[in-house]
Amino acid sequence: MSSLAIGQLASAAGVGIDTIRYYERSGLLRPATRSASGYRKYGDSELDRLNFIRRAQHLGFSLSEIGELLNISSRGDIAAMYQAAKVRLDDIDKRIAELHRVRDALSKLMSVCPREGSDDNCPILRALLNKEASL
Amino acid sequence: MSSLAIGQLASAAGVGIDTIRYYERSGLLRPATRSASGYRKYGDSELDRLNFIRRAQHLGFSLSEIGELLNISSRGDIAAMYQAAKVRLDDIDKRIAELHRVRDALSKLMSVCPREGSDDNCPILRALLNKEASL
DNA sequence: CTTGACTCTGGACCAGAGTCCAGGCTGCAT
DNA sequence: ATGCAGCCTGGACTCTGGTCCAGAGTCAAG
Repeated sequence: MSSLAIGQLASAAGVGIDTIRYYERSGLLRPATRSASGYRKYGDSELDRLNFIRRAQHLGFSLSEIGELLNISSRGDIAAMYQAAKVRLDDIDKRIAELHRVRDALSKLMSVCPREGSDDNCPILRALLNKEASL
Repeated sequence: MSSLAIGQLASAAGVGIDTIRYYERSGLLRPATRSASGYRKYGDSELDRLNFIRRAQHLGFSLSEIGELLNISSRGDIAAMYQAAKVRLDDIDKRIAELHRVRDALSKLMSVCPREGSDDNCPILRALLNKEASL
């Protein structure tokens, strides 16, 4: 049963010390047990929890969503887990669609840009200046 | 030659009054001319400028990039305009690719989730808990 | 002339996810 | 026993794009 100081936990999890304290403050990690002198002491379960948090962040969950996820996980509530994933997925799809919309608009403007000449010939500029532009 | 008060300009441009003052503070709009009593007075060029800003925002440019864009535009520098658009486009492409990566990972996990049963059967949970997970 | 809508200023505040700091203790090695 | 690395706390600060506020002055209609 390893006992880790905050700095050891931090480097094991690949996060900063301040990040761990921040997670504790914001309720993602339960208050650590303390040594006689007040130092935080951690075990492997906190490392697991930090890894959970890191992985969930990579999947695009916000910290408050991750708080929910951790509750769901501790209840073993698979239906709720699936539902949370679905909400996240739908949001990702929306963001992708929006980025595609923007990407296409920009790319269309660029494809007809002569890249030299007077500003009247630059469709990008025209689109930004012109009320009739199809943005 | 219409002369607009800040509230009129704001509603004409579809932004808030505070937004206009904020843009002035941050250098996107030049300090407005003032009436005898100190009220800001605007003409059509400021409306154009605000519209430019709004459209550029829709294309995903940040306000500081838009500041650059406005300079470029006033120089009529088409090559620079194209280059700025390209930088933006590349960034959008990166973000889309990253979102796709996340989307696919999440969607794959969901597709094999039984949506009921014990937590051992939930691939989403397993991926978050498991060191060997392919995230 | 009064009322209500508008505008002025400087500054505080919001979310999100941390990051950094000062001033003071602790723990370990030499 | 001394020095240095590590830890403690509370609070301030970062970035972006605004939003809101109080207290005071202004403008136009009735």
